[in-house]
Amino acid sequence: MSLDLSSTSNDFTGKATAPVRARIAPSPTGDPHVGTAYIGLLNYVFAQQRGGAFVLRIEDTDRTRFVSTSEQMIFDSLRWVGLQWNEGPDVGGPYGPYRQSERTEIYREYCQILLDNGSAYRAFETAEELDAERKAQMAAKQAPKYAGPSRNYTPEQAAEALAAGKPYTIRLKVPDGDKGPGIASTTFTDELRGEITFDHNNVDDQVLLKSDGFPTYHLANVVDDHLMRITDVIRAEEWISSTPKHVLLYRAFGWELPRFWHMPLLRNIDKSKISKRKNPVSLIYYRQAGFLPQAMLNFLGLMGGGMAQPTEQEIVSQGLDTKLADLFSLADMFERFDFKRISLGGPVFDLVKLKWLNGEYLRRLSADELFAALRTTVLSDDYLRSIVPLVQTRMETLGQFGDLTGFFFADDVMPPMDVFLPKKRTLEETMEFAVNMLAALEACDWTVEAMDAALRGLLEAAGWSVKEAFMLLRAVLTGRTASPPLLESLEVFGKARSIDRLRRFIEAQKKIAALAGRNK
RNA sequence: GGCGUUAUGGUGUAACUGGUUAACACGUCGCCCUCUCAAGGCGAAGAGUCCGGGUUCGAGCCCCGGUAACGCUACCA
Repeated sequence: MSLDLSSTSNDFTGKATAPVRARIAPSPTGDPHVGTAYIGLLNYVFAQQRGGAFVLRIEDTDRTRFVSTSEQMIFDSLRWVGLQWNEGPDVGGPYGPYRQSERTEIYREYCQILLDNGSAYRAFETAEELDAERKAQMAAKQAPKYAGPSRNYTPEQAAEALAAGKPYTIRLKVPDGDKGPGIASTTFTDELRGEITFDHNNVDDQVLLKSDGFPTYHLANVVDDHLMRITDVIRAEEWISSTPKHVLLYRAFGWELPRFWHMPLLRNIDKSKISKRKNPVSLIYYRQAGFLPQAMLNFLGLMGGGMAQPTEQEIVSQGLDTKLADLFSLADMFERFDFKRISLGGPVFDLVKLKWLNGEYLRRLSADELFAALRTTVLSDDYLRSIVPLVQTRMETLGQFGDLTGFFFADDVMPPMDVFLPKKRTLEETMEFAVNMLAALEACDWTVEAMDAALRGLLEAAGWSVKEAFMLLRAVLTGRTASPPLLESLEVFGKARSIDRLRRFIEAQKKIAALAGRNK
């Protein structure tokens, strides 16, 4: 792949006049995340409002977390909520490839520039050495920070280590924090917060190129954003702390900075960053559980504000229904969403309001449309067809189909204690096992074989019988002691919803236990 | 621990460049409708704007100092 390196410093005509280009850059490490949809929506709206382009880039540089089925799920889920990208791996575009694993040559070449101009250096410390150093620093109550000898190697020393074939990473050489104004700190502008400054003493020498030859997020992201002419980086707040590293990189390359917009982080009910431990975060889940994409989109649009509410005057003078202020479409967002109005407190992703919204949209459907929606989701031919073989030998009349398969169509089942609690187990033991089961299944491929292996491994380690373990899981999934084959049912019901059901069971039991504790 | 960000009812948001009893939606509760449950209609409770100072005739909005929550602190993104 050939690069025109000569044009890198002044081909960027300036952000004031450059056409707006925004992007979403998910990593294919698992199920598509609501946070990705949220940031994606914001980028999409931003670009659309300014007549710009919206780019989808796949950041698959972490080979250890890579999940092969993830990328397609991301495409499908993002399209499902209604996002459309102008450029991306699946639709092409003038600045491709849009998959970072296909751009490794590019990163290596740009890394060489950094090496040549002294902005980066080769670091020969092993992962074990770094680990030990970090632990020592933590034990000594110091901020863990890279301080390996490689940073100060003479050219001869570096050449020697290189010649000896020692594996290395390439690190960013952050200017020394004590060397006076101008290089002691980095200041950048966050479009929503104003200027933010980081002292270089608090900015670590970030690894740019890993020893496996793949770039880290920081390098790949900056190089790609520049090469893809991204003008506005709209991303989650968690990236604020690493923005100085990115700014340093832009400067080292002599590139113009994009604008940075850091969006508030979606939160669990307890205000922590939204996570699958405490909330369904997979878009697959919401689709399978029967949320409408326009409701999801509307709900995400509500997070963090941005949509101007009608003023009291408008409500009175135009006789507006105030409830309608919360209901809006993508087109409405293009028209009225104002990025400067975004409120910076992390919004709680509240399922209750999402459900209300979804209900509003459901009620606005005609009976035919509702029927059609049902037939493409919870009552689709595919779904029904996959359920049928599980109950064929168990039916005497077709009318019994509903009795045998009800749990497949229920939003929630909650087994009473006499159903889920094994006779020889205490409640504590049982709940501990359930928690372990949840973890095992979360980490498991969703096939009968994989689940069987995971479950059997778990129950052996815990000293549970196959019968006890499967009966507990059956109770949680179906609410009963008799059911179609368990693992096959799990497979058909889907990972996202099965996991959610298990999680809800555990949460509910915790609440009950807490309540009982309080009444004692 | 260090650094950074944020802070309005239980939740999401309003409140023009400081100006009367802090508004809307969700949720909760009550009433009406009704064979039930929803939906729908009507109504109520719920914050004095994280805390403490300051400026001002007047502060949720400005200033100073705290506190708390969250994020980052990886050869993950």
